[in-house]
Amino acid sequence: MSEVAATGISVLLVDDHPIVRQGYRRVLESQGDLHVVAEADNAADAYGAFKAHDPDVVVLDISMPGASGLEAIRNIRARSPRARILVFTMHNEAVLVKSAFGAGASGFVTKSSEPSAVVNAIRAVARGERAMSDDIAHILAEDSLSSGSVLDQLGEREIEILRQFAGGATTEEIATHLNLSVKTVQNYHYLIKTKTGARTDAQLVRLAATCGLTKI
Amino acid sequence: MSEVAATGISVLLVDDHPIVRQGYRRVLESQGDLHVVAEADNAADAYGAFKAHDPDVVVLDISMPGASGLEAIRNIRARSPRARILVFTMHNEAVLVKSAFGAGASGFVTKSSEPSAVVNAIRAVARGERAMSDDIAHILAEDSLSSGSVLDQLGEREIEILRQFAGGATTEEIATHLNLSVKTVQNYHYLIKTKTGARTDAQLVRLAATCGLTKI
DNA sequence: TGCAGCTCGGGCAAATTTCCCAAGCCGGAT
DNA sequence: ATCCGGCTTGGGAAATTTGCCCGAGCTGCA
Repeated sequence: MSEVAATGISVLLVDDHPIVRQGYRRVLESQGDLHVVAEADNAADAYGAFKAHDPDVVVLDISMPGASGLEAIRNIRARSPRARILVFTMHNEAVLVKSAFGAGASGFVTKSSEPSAVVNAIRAVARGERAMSDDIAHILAEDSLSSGSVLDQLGEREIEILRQFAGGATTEEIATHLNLSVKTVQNYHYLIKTKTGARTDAQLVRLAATCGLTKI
Repeated sequence: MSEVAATGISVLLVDDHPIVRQGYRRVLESQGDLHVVAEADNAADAYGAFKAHDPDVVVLDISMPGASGLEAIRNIRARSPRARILVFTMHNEAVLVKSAFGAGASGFVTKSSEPSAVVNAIRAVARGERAMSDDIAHILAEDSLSSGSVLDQLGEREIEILRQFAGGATTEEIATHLNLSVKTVQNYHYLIKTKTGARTDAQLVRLAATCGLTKI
């Protein structure tokens, strides 16, 4: 089955770019103990491939910040809790990293990492350990220093505006509700984004949701 | 306790504006059978007030589209399933109305309704019936005609773009992922909003979430 | 007293959104 | 066969919003 300790570590590659998969495959295969037993080019197929090949480690690229990558992780973990998933992506937002681990990932490595860091991470998660690249560690460390919850970075006004915004209110509506100028609300909006590190309004909304600021 | 059928209907008023509460109170009290036994000026205090006075009907103004009003409803209903809650607000989005009923509200009346419609709604929910003002009924009717799930209105591409957007991806990122021009994605974005009736990106995100398109 | 942080808003260039429109494609209806 | 309608893809132009930078008033704290 997957007790391939003697023969090495079997890997499922999930990435939407064939070229990238080729690169991965080459790097991994050159290690001797790592064997790419399957590939998938989208998150949706990931579980099928996983079930079919039962790899020791899934190396997954969530190219998009939010959804389907995380979904794939949850998908796999929900039905095969012993699955080890290493996320390998170019994104490095603390929120995303936490989400990934929260979804059940065992490791998180950025694309800017050394190949050696990647293969070590694969070996680590195969051993059941948690792994992450140095830059990710720094991001998380930085993040944990400055925040209990992300909300702690925000003032009252900011929180109120975030709540209303995430609740679906227009900038103008918020300005009216709070008796502020539209400009001020816009500035808060921007401030909140920079403070929380959200690059997108959508990320802001899910941030508010995960912090319990709004229910969905 | 709350078996006040002989003495009329006891009401808890929840609204953040004292003036508005005064107005409500005056209107309700003038009816003879309606008695305002308590008030709360925020969603958070609503449950405390409810528990303390056990009113027949809670009249609740969720001034903000999304969150804390719905939370209050769930809060009350979760611990006192026999509670009757009448939402009274200026918002009239179909999504919001459904959410309110989904959260456990018994009625939904807009601020533009006649006072008589409001008091009738209160009596109706007190009898255990469902109640809503005419405009709300129209909105919901309109909405139900055109939609099974909101997603049925959307094509594949639209759904995919909505998913990625709600997941936190930038317009440009989506364009890259799907190999489309930024312009096209922008147009889809706009189209999706008009089709779903979402006025705000945030509403779009929570729409995607409630439809199971994205997890949060 | 003085610094630091929150709140509030102006300014302005750059980017995005909002609508409206056009064209190709395809499937179903006539 | 043809036409209609809907999906997909994008251009164009006006209207808004964003991204940053700045200043001012206020409060609390050292």
